Amino acid sequence: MSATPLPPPSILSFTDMATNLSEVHQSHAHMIKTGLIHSPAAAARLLSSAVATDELPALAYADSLFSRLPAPTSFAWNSMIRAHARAPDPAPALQLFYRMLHSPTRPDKYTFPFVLKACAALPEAFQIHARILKTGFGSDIFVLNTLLHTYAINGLTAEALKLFARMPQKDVISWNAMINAFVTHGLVGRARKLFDKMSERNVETWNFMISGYSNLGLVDQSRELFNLMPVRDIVSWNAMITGCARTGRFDEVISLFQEMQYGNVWPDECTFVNVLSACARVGSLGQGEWIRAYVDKNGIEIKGFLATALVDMYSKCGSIEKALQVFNNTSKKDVSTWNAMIDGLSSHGLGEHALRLFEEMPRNGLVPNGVTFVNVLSACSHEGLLNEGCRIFNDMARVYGIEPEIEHYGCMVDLLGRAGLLVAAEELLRRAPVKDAPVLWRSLLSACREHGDLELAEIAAKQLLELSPFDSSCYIQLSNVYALLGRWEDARMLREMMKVQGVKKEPGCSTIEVDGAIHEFFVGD
DNA sequence: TTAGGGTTAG
Repeated sequence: MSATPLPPPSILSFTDMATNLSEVHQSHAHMIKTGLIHSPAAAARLLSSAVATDELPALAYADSLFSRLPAPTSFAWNSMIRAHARAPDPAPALQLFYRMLHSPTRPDKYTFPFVLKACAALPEAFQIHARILKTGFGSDIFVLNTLLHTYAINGLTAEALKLFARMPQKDVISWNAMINAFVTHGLVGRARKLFDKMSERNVETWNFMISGYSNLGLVDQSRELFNLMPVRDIVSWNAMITGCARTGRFDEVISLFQEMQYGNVWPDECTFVNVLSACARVGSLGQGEWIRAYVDKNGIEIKGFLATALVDMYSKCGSIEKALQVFNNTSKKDVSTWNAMIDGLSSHGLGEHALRLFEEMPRNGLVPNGVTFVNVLSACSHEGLLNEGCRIFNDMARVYGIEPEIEHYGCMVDLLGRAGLLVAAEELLRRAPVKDAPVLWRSLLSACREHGDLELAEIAAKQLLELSPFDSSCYIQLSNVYALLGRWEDARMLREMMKVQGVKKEPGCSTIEVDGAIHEFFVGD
């Protein structure tokens, strides 16, 4: 190689500042023209700018640049390993690492965290662990923390604990990784013991504990820590809000959301999605519209999860027109957004429209999934679209490669049952992948009653009672069948059995928004 | 150049 020309600072700083591949290409062209490309340092900077763009084509480009480096420095190797570790397919990162081991360049302390990130499976992580010890990085806190994290997320709590105990020095990140290891496997009590022992905690420490409790539905415990923590960030609020949303504490979701407005934490997409989902569940159109206004005012793009949550909120709060408006005005929609819209139309009695939307999916580059078919089949069932429903059900596996699951069979039993095709419904039920699913028998039973086939109704009701002996509705259903058959003695006996078993009827419950306040009411109120 | 947290639709 010729003597390296003195790099003009302007082009190198332009290279460093490149934010997209086309700017990197410009630098490359300039370097070729000036001969700068022959400087290994300049080429390495080009390479690192390319991978920093995080664009997939940039990765291929960086690969080709890298292959032409005569003697890559450890920095160049590290950049390539990191870039591949972050890509959808991280396997080449490991191959690069093993090539590096056979090259004249030694791995350094930066190499291992990148390599560990690329370990999809545990055997690989164990090999890297051995290599870390062999190459003398077994006491680097960055390397060990990454290793700890790798074990933690792969469920190797015992390995993680062993490593944690042996670490020559630990920082708050090490403790957090250990807490995370326990929490992700539901061992929140053990996590709490560590948490209580910590002399220094940061906001992530608290967040790990809060989401750990929330994920187990222990929202009171999350709330206790949430109230105690000195500083809350957006993740803390979201973990708390998500926990409440998942356990049905919707009014608490909304008050948390209002509370966070007073702090200096700005809601993000995750917050909106969870609050909108709570609005949908309680039918709080007012609060939902408030979020919509907030999103519009702040120029937040409506796409993906947010679009789906808005469509769902408007549908469930009764405003199908606004749901359609969001749907039609959103350019970036994914299959979930379509599913939410199809479901909304179907539950508003617009099954034909729902079906048309389903048929438009392929033309819009979307592949229906299992949920899509639940929604579409249930639309057919509500509208009594027998032929369409049967055709779509048969196409699921044949055309779309999706094996029908219990939910799909449920829709079909419903569809056939409503059409009075009780024998076909029972036949289908017996072909379902999950035997003895109460939902299916319940569907069949109500169809039998509707069409007066009391003989089959008795079979279904008895089956149901056998499957869920503690469900009050099963006793009532069977006793109703006996009443219809005039078998009063059998009906009375069933009510008696219910008493003996201690089965009680739960009152139905719903909520409604009146003047911005959420009210709960029960059947019979 | 290096490690860690939260989300939708049936």
